[in-house]
Amino acid sequence: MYKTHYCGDLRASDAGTDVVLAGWVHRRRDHGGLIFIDLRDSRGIVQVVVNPEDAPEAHAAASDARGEYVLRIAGRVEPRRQGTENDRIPTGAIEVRATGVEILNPAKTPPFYINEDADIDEQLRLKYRYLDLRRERLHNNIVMRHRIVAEIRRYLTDRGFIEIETPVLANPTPEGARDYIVPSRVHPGEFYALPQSPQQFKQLLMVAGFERYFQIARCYRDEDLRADRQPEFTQLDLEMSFVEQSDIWDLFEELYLHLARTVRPDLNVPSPFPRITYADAMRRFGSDKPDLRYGLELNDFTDLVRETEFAVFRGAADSGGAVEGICVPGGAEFSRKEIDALTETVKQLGARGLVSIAYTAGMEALTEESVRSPVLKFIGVDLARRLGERAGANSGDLLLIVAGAGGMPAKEPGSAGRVKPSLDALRRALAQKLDLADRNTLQFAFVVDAPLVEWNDEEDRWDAVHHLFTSVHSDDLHLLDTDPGSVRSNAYDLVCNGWELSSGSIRIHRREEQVRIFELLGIIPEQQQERFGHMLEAFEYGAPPHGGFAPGIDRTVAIFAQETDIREMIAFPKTKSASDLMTNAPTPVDPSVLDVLGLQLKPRTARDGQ
RNA sequence: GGCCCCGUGGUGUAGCGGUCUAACAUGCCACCCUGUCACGGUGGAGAUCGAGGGUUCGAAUCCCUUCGGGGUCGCCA
Repeated sequence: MYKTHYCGDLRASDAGTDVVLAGWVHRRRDHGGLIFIDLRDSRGIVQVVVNPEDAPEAHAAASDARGEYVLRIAGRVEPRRQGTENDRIPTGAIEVRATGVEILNPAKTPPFYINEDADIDEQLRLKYRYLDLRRERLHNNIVMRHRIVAEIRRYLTDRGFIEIETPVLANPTPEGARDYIVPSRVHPGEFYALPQSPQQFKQLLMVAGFERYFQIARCYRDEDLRADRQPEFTQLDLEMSFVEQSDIWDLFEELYLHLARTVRPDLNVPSPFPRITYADAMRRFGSDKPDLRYGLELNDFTDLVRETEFAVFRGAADSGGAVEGICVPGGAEFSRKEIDALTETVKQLGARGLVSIAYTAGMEALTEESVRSPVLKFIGVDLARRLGERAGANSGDLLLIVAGAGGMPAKEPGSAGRVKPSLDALRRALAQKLDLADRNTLQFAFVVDAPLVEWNDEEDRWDAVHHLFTSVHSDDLHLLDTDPGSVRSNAYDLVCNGWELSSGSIRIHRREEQVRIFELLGIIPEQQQERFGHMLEAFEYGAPPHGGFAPGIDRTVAIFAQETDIREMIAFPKTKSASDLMTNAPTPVDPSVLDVLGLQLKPRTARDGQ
């Protein structure tokens, strides 16, 4: 072994011990005579003192050392002199008096600082990811990730879950995200797809009788990326037989509370986790993953504005659209510029504009002089008062209202379908502006009773909201034929602080129910057989009732590490354009490789023309 | 695919039409320094401003294109 101890492990109790350490030069302080070296290894940092009088050769080597040089140092652990202790580091009570210093490997000056937490260009960080990972912040993140995954495995194993691997070379998913495709050499012209999730396999494991399965599974989706999305990501995939929704919620609430206690006991994690319906989440917050750390709830004003002469409001109400808004406590003081910025926020989400009404008196005493609004002359004091009353406004508050017209595609700018997303964005912008979200709180919640299907305008059909194996809420079975859009499913999410952490559902386990859903989704019998024949058949061999959940590991650890970007939790992440700046993946392959696979590339221009 | 932001010594920034023969901090190099811990002191090297084109007497600064990175909407069963 190169070393007898880890730098970061040494304590006052080790005083008097002879040690051999190996690590990197974190910092060097050369006093001409004495040289101090902060030596870093995977466990932490310790100060080494090299005195030319008691180790001239060691001193010479220490003189040559520079930042990030790899050193082996022999010496004795000694208590620091009175007054030179450093209580900012765990090893600060002691230091290592060097008797020998050996340079194991020199190092070029790194392209960025390893020893401080500065903001570095992402591009550079990704190119030299192995150096970025040396920095304390990422190092700690990766360690925390391990601790969480280890706890998950232990927790589930203790409860009788079995970890089972499923194939990475699988079949394409006909719906949902774009697949990553892998050509088959043995079957020219045929392809595997990398799994978007192990969905079908885990259900088949339930049919196989394991009852409690989990897996830390890599998943692949070829879609555009975000701060919380990578082309390959990890999920805790879990499935249980003979359970109801609340069994799964209870299991995961306990798991997440356990994780919080284990890795972040300092954070405030309110429990029990609220269970709110999808409909309530949308109505109150305009989002299916609301941040529940603050209020700023939405108010529906549509019924109040039918009589107004203000065309924007009335037009929206009359056309079956929506007029909704948020009351901002103390917001009456916002400047024109501030409101303009908020207007820009909602416009980017498809709102036509933002109507503001500032109140400088209570609703009971409201006059023309105590309402400030660009539209006051259209709506009048009376409507301003009724809107304020509905929203619970007080003197000094500001009402911000978005109107959207009905009768047009939901994703069209200015449509009623844009009102909720606009107000969701507005709500989050306001919370940030007013600093309403307590950084040290993790407010988890289950969002339940999600819709079964949603209408796809482009394809002119119903699409599954969760996935096509999701079972129907028993109260809504009668609506399946008449009003599919309002059918609830047994699907649920776990959300936290505005993040969607997990999705799951109770699955269909009977063939006839599955076929009925396939029919609703416009999958004809021939396709059912071709794509899902194995599932339908499996359901005929005694499939148990079952359901599951699949939290994103990257997002989960990001939440606990208080990072806003999952790239900070992944050792080797990809850029927004799904490339790896360190290894340069993806790359073209040699024509002979394509040849073996029976593939031929189209010229670039031909592909662009499609 | 749309919209938005960014790209200046190794790193982080400033400069936003002539005063830029590009500034500051830090890092780097050399010398001095025996108790520092973001050690200190003195001196020095180091970028033609992502790339290409254009406007102009003159461009890091304005315009266009392009590449790369990021944010966001669409998309993500």
